[in-house]
Amino acid sequence: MVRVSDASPIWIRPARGARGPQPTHSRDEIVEAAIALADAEGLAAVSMRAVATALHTGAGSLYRYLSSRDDLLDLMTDRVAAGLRPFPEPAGEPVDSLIVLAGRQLALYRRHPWVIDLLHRPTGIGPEALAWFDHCLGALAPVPCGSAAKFEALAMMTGVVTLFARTESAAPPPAFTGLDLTVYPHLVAAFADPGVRRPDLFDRTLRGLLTALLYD
Amino acid sequence: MVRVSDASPIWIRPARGARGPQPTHSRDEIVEAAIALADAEGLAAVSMRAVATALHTGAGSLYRYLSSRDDLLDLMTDRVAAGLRPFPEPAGEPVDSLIVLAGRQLALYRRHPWVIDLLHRPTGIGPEALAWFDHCLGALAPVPCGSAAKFEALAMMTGVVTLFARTESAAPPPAFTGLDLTVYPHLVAAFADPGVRRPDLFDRTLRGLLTALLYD
DNA sequence: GTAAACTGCGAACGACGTTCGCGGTTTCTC
DNA sequence: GAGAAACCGCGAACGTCGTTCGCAGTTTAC
Repeated sequence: MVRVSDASPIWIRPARGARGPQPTHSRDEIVEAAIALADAEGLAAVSMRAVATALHTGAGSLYRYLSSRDDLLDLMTDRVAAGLRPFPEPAGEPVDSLIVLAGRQLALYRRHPWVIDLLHRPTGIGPEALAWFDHCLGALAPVPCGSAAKFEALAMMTGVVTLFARTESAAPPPAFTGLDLTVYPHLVAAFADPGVRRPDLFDRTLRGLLTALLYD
Repeated sequence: MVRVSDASPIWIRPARGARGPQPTHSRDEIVEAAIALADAEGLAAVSMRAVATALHTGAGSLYRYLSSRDDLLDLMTDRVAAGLRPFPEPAGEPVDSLIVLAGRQLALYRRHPWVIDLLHRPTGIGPEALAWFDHCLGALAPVPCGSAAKFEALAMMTGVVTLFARTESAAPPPAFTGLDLTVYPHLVAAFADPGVRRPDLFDRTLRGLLTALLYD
């Protein structure tokens, strides 16, 4: 019995061998079904059995195409990253270009909120994610700082984007009923004077961050 | 059969009723064992059965003290947040104070890396986390902006700290063996010229971020 | 003294990821 | 063309997980 083994990353592993009957399904079909499930009911609903049921087959059959559920999650992440295309062309100042790119990333996370929970895994940097990263590096070409600083800036940028996306998609925390709030004087004072919320938080945050990391 | 129900958050739920024999264990004891397990073997090792075994009992017995595993994770998070005490007293510029506070938070995440994976949950803002947040708000008292901006700045600060902590604790990604790297021209060019890495990345990132959010 | 509310315990349930062996199908090699 | 090798779908099964439940025993309230 030969199944899809995990000797090498899923990206460069052949989908099937040369002999045997033509497969009923395909990796793309499985990944598409899994993404539809995640979009509709969240990441927890993406179980091997659920994906298999959506494809009218059994859970064990999926292991003809994938070596593990982690592989499936990796493929989902990269497939969704393909939705970043077409890449916006850099125009104007590099920081402005990056803010546009970050906005596109944020829009993607809004469309597929479950991706946020897959980004912090060490695995799963696929070809599409690499292409996006490469494009962002291209937008940073005019900046005269070293490559290490650019890597750090892009990593921080992606992190901030996920922070914004998470804040948006997260449910509001439950009320503090039952807690003795007098122990938190600054907190109650702040709630008494909410102040006005600046609208362009995303832009200002990224501009401050990127300027500090690239030009200081 | 009356167990610990989930009608209200775990923080204000009484640990036990008035009648019945004296319990063998306690919430604190369970949380402590769970934290020790997470420190030693990671969050995945914190199963109800494993915690129960460490306490020489059965998994089902834990539900006399907790209503779910999520409750246990909430308690672990807040218990670890108590390690932020004693709070550093604000001194000098508010931004400088915040950077000191952020550094303390980073040190905590270094001691308990698994906490990072628990922070993005909507539940689990316990009294210790609230006290820390209140103290940070106090350090921001001299800043003349509105409370909403301060909330946003603190949320971003915590987010950036988790980004740094995650980057440190994450294993390096597997090599890109087998991928056609010529498709990523900027990436290979950047790897050819790594440049020099600035040492004070944490400070500069936070300073740029906080200044943009609080004073612009 | 009796009833109510609690205790620990262990078996059990359903869901999960994954493995395995089976019979059948396709392709390669001679 | 014959046979071996590799692959296919399928369904049962394994071990682990969080959680529920009933039972027997213990403590408290009235």
